[in-house]
Amino acid sequence: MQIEVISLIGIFTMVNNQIKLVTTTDNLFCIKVDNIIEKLNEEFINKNIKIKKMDLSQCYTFSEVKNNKLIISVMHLGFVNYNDLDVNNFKLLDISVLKDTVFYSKCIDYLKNRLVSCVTMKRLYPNEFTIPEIQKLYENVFNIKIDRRNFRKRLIRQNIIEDTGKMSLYTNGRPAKLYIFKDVNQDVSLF
Amino acid sequence: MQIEVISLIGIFTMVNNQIKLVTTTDNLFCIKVDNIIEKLNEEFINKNIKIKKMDLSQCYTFSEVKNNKLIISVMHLGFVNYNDLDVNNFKLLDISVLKDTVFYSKCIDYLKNRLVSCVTMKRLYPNEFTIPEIQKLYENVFNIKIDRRNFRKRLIRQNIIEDTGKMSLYTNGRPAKLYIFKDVNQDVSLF
DNA sequence: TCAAAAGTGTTCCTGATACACCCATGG
DNA sequence: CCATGGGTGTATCAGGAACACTTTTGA
Repeated sequence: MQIEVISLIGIFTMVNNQIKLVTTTDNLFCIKVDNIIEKLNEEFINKNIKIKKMDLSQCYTFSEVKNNKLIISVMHLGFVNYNDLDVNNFKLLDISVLKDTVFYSKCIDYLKNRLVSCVTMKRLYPNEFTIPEIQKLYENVFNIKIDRRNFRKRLIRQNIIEDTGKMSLYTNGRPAKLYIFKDVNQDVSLF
Repeated sequence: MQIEVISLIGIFTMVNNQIKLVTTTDNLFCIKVDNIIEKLNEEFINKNIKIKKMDLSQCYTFSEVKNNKLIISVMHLGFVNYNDLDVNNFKLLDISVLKDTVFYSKCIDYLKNRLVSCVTMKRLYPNEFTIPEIQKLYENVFNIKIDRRNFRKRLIRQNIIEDTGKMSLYTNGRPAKLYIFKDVNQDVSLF
């Protein structure tokens, strides 16, 4: 049977507290593999996404037979900051576009694992954010309800966010304090 | 460049509280891939290891160029109970034989993750065991010291082991109680 | 009778959970 | 002035860590 190896790259970003898939088609990026996969991926990122500090994590390798051809797909996923992205070049799609693919559950696992990492979060929120913002993000991704006061306490106790003294604007109720993520050496789980 | 896809299978077992790699060579099992990988793996297990209930976990996919050929290796790992194994057919090697390979660190991660799962442990210890045995296993794998009394308390609190009323024989000091793992529906982390 | 290894119980402390209450904004 | 959402503080409880003491064996 003829074999084809493909590298799949999924890149996620955050816009308005919504996780989006960065793509040009309606799916992950696909690269025909004819060399070391990590090398091809790096070249692809440099050429098409033009972003430094893009660390991809290998998530899963799928194999399927299609048209009498064996297709091996190695999937890598990563995060970018929205502001580093040349938005005109890409579509930003809801992850639900992957819902009917075999990739979906692995992507969700990846998001759940990575969104609690303070390194990832600092990349997604390089500037000011409010604690309720982060809380809502987690409530969406994990599909749970979290107590506002306990969430705040836990986040602050980790000692990785810093009060800027500023307040959020244009809110419904009371404005929220604006925080920024500190620079950290080691990764800390926020949740 | 010519491409070759290989399925690597690593099978671990426990003999005398020592984790061993089950193999016929001095390395993981290697299968040339010409079909769906999961299917090939299952066939291989049925034919060569002859063990039911062998669930392999996909751990990593390596790519390398060798003799001007691109080699993609998809690694799956799993556990078997020593008594289910026809020992004459296999070598049982220390994991350190993999120390100089790229597979090693992924194998160690796998062991660390799986040895705290009560489902895995019930497979490795289907019969009687003592709590100090399990403790020593963990101390070796994680390379840490654990307080005997706290370890016991935690293990018992999980409610997944059962006192058999029997005692261990031929010990140095005081004999240890013999326990068995209960049948459990959901997986519980023992540590 | 002593060393070695197991088993039992206690204390202390941190972190998770569940709340009641107050504050700042827009309408 | 009130609804909405954000911020502060307190009480309670479970689980982890540290540790003193006792028990059972073999030598």
